[in-house]
Amino acid sequence: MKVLIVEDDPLHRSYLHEAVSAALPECDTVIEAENGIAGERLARDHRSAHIVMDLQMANRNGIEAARAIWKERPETRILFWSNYSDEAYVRGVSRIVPDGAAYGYVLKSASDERLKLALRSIFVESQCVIDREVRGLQQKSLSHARSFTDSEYEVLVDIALGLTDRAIARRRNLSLRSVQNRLQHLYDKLEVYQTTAADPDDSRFNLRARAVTVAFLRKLLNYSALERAEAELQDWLREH
Amino acid sequence: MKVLIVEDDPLHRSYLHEAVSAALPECDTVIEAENGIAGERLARDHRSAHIVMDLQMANRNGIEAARAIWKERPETRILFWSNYSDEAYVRGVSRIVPDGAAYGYVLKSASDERLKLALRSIFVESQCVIDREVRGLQQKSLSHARSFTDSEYEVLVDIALGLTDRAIARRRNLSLRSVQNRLQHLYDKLEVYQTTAADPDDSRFNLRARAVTVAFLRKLLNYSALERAEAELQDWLREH
DNA sequence: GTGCGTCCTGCATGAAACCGCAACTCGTTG
DNA sequence: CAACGAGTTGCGGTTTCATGCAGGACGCAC
Repeated sequence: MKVLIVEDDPLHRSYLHEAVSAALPECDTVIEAENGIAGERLARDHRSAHIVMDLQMANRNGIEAARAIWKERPETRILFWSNYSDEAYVRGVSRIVPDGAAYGYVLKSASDERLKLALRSIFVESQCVIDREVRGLQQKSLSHARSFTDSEYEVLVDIALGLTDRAIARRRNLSLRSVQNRLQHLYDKLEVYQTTAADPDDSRFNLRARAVTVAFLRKLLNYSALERAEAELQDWLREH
Repeated sequence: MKVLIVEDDPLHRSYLHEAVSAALPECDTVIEAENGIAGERLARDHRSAHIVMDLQMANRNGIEAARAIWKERPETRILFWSNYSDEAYVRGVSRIVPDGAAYGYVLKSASDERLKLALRSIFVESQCVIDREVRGLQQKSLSHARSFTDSEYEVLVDIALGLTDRAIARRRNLSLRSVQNRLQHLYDKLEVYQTTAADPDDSRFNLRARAVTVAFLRKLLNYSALERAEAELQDWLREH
């Protein structure tokens, strides 16, 4: 068995290397990449079917890389190993997992034991292993109450990118009013209001901007999600 | 000599521990904290005058912790050890360094050698050591051209928080028009325009929101800066 | 089918935001 | 002192946002 490690922090990389060797005696080769681009290339060259991937990397993040890799070979098994359980990451990963693929999501704060178990479960047993904390988010994200529908998340991203209502309408093939409707729902769910409860007369918040801030603070959005969305936006702009 | 290490990642923490022991034979005690709060407490209890501090920590980030520590004992020497050289961090650190304090800013990507040199320079020689990459940012941030004045940065933060022009005016004791003026300057410097160069007729961007996005993408803002700004805002809101 | 809920859409209005024009205040420089 | 530049402020006009009201389309359950 060959395992590819994609991780930009050298300390974490060597820790992973050791963990992989210890957990998987059947693994004879460990390859390392220090960013998403190199990871994609190595995955292609070596046809590696077993990958441990960091999410947050400077050059090209783990979600991008995983998407590209799964596009070529959907049966690839990927264990995401991340510092954070931001909803933005969880959403990002869920969005790209191919049907029936075996994958995992383990936090870096997990114990050695947990990491090794996850490695064996995914790479040997083809089981999905999702950290319980992440799992919680996923389910909250599915359950109807208090969560965001895809369309609400979509407008959230669009206003975060700085698009006008009109531009969003064109991009998503909607009427202006529908876009504004979705924004209403978004504001409701994020619980942003123009005025404070204390003094309903002075409006303090620009809802559109405030919604983005709140989403950031709640980790519905993060830098890497923004980066991805911006890249997609630029593509769309080119096509007009 | 006693050294306090404040760092949330266990791997990095033990790496630092070793580096400190190797670089500073005169150091007899190394204390560790895994977040900003514990760090502050230990700094107070042990009166530690030598601290190595991570910036990005979940519970309370390094800038907050450093500010609190320096407030009590401005002669404390702090070496910031960070993954990133975001302008938001650099600005945040510069803002809180007491006059004449010895401090340092070293990136985690620096070599062992560089880290050890920095440790000795700051803790033994009381020299300031700033990573050259960070230094570049600092100077760009001071040089007039292409950079942001404090007042422009201030409005940037305010719109990022989602305040209305009127609210910003009240908060900063300005007229509405002045706030809008600063916003104009901000938009100019961030090079955000409503329309694309290609087709000046269709306006696509909400300048206010777009400015925030661009600032994020350029790392003028980041999560921790937002978090800090939000806390200050909440304080101000309470006082009205 | 009828009724209900959810989503899309048009029209309309008051409040913000964007921005050009112009006057006024300072501190710096010649 | 006069000239200049940078930053503030007021006025006014146009555009975009936020949001209530209401009519229509679609799917699901009874």
